[in-house]
Amino acid sequence: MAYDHRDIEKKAREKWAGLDLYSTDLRDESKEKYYLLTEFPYPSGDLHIGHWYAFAVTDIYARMLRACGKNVLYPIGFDAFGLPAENAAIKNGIDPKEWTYANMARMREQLVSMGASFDWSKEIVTCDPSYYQWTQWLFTKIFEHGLAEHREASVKWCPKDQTVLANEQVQEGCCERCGTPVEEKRLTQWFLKITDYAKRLIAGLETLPWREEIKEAQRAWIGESEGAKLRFDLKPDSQGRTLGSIEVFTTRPDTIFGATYVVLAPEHALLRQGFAGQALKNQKEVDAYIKATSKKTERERNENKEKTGVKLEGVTAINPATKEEIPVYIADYVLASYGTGAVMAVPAHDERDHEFAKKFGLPIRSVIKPTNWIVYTADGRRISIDELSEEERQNLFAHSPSFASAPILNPGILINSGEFTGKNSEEVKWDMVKYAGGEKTTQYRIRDWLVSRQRYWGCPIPIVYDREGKPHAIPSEHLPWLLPTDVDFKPTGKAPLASSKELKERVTKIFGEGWTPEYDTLDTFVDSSWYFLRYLDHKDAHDFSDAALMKSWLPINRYSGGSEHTTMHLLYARFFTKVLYDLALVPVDEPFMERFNRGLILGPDGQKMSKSKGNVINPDEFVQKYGADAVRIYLAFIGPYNEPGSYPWNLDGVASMRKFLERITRLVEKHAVVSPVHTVPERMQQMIARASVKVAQDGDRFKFNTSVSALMILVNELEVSTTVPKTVLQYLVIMLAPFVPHLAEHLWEKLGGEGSVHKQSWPAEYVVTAAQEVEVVVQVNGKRRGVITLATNISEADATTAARTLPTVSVALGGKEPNRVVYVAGKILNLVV
RNA sequence: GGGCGAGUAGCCGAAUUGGUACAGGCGCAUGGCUUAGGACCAUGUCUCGCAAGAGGUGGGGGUUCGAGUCCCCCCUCGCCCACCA
Repeated sequence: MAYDHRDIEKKAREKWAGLDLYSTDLRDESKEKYYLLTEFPYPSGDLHIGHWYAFAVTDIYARMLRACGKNVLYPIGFDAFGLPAENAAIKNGIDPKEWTYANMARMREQLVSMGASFDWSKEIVTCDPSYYQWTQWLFTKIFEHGLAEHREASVKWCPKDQTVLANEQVQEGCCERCGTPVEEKRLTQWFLKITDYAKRLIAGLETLPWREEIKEAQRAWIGESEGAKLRFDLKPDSQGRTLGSIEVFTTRPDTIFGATYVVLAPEHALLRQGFAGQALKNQKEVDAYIKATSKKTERERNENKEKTGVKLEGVTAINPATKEEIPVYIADYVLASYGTGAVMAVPAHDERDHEFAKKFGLPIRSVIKPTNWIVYTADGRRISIDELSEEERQNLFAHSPSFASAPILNPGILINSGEFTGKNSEEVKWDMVKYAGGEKTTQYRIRDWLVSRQRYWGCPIPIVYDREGKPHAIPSEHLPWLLPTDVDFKPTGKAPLASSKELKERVTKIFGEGWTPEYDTLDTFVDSSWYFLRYLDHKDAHDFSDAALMKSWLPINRYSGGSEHTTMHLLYARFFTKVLYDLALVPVDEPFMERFNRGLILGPDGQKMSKSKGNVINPDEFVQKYGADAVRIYLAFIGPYNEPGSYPWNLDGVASMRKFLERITRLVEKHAVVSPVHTVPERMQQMIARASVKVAQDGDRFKFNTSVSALMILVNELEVSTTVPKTVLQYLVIMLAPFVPHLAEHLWEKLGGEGSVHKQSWPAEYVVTAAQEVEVVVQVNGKRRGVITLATNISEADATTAARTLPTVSVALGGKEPNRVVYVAGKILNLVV
């Protein structure tokens, strides 16, 4: 064994513990600041390979930045509230707090053992009252500014976890945590009004140099649609009493003349209010449909796309454009939570409406004629549909099933549309809105952020209710509003805090008889929406952070994390920052300058790791056998870290890195003793200079795979040299240090280096000098015909003359004169004949 | 169904702006050193060809002196969203 990694890694960590290498002085103005953030972990217990990938590789960059002279803030903490602790409590009878703190203790040790250079002096823990006091304080500020609302709405409910979920936490109709199909419930809950910020959340993306796919995913999630609100009045009943009106949202107001019925979501408010206090003629049938819908899970509602619905007998709407009386339906294909919860149905120009109309035998009226449609006539000619006569067109529609059965979705020329007939639908769209008495609006797909959770292990919502049930923010002098401990955790569908006697007594004592507490806790995503602000001033008991430090350290330079947070945490954190910016609490309105989503480590079989597939890699095995350093550098080498790709774990990968490290150790041992310090030959200066630039540049791009490759090339080059000066070896070790911090420390000592290798500067003594001569590829007509070595400053004419002396070139030219020469200095010379 | 991204050797992957396609590694092969080695060292490793050379980045077309890179069509895979009016 060339080196004993257990001994080396242990000794290195002991050495660092005595040196306090990574406590960042936030007020040091002498160096350029760099705030490098990596998503803080949930204390689940053990570090799996994903944790290693997240923390070890980002750590490499933190170390590189320090070596390059930056004042680096690289903090860590724990996102410590959450369901697993509570589930463990229910299952094993352990206190969630104990469970969480025990896990954190274990994970701290593991994080240290991977050689991560976190600044532990600034650690935050979201379940600690000193932290959640400020989560609560910020919530009260948001509440006071009207951006937190307590209101009744249809919400997603997970029957297994017995709690509501945010829209973002529902995936394919199932609970993001446990996979149980979610249900819809009508509940009064707390919402943060993220929809008020939808426009700015989209606009803000423009200013960020993020990967386009991340921005696009956020834009799609926010889902901006421009359209109109139109009012369909209901026809008064036989006694002349008004029945009100139905407001719809549409992106296609140009099709208003084709609206032949109106559809309400089964949860629509009108159905609860009733129609002038009168029962519908088929009230029973309608009620049964509403009830059946409410029983369905979201998944059931989506899976069966066969259209269902019921006509509201006795209610008639009036199309505001045609003034026609049209029927009103309820159907579950219309969602209560989008737009106004009602649509005008235009079966001729919308697929869903078309399907529904066919099933219920409703009139389908075309109001748009497509333009520039290329069709094939019976005799095989290709012509535009515009060139057909009306008769031919009708004939085509009658005989072509696709024309007859499919709605026309594109805009075109209006037909059957009163005074708008013959006009271009896109051009007169907004005039038609005016004509129909509607107004232009923008609708967003994103829903307000539901933050109430009927669970125990979370931040208590800092709200109390007065005798009338009106919510009030808990004044700051009573914060932190402590999570009670006399609580029954068992999920019953009611918030566990409701079982706390202490909490009720606390409220009575402070606010008076008749006042009641809020029993729900906050979604843990609220805790993590501002944690990066707290690192700057993690102990402050008087403020959530430090204004001066926020000014000098924000925005965060680079944020590294997982792509699963693109439309959750990342969106929430941006929203929070914008709100706090508006409240003049933070100095920036975008928190993260750069964002990098790392990829996924797959099992050796190329499949996603899972216990059931038996392809789970346990990092500890590899750490024990080959050392933390070998695992670190393998993870750096496995693939580019700047794109969310997925990389299969190569079972020989860590071993091969270990071999590389052993070769380095032998190289250092061989030359450290025999070669005294002497001048570094030009050739080696160039080797070091090239590696230094390449490793650092690729590190900046989060392409550690090619950084490692550059180090391998350097080692390969040095291995074949008979003598290697100590200076060169020291530079090599300094460049290795971010990747293999323990071994580098050991080798640094072997080389007689002073202090710690992690205090050394990145090699910058040598610069890559421009070569005097360079190899240029010679092409004839774009085909490679040879290579010549030319002075870098040679003229095109001289280069051409030189190239033509090559036999292969003169053969290829065949005696002809080139009529064009393309010369890219230092790269290529192309003779075109 | 919609959106986004990606397809380069047996495998992971290199190739800043269009400029020598396959760097680095894994695996494999041959040889050396060894009692032995799953250790170490050396050499080789896209295809055809003795060679000169020719072909080659999912398939087909195009732009260009020159295309992995840009444009159009198609195929496959991955991720996200999914009755959003």
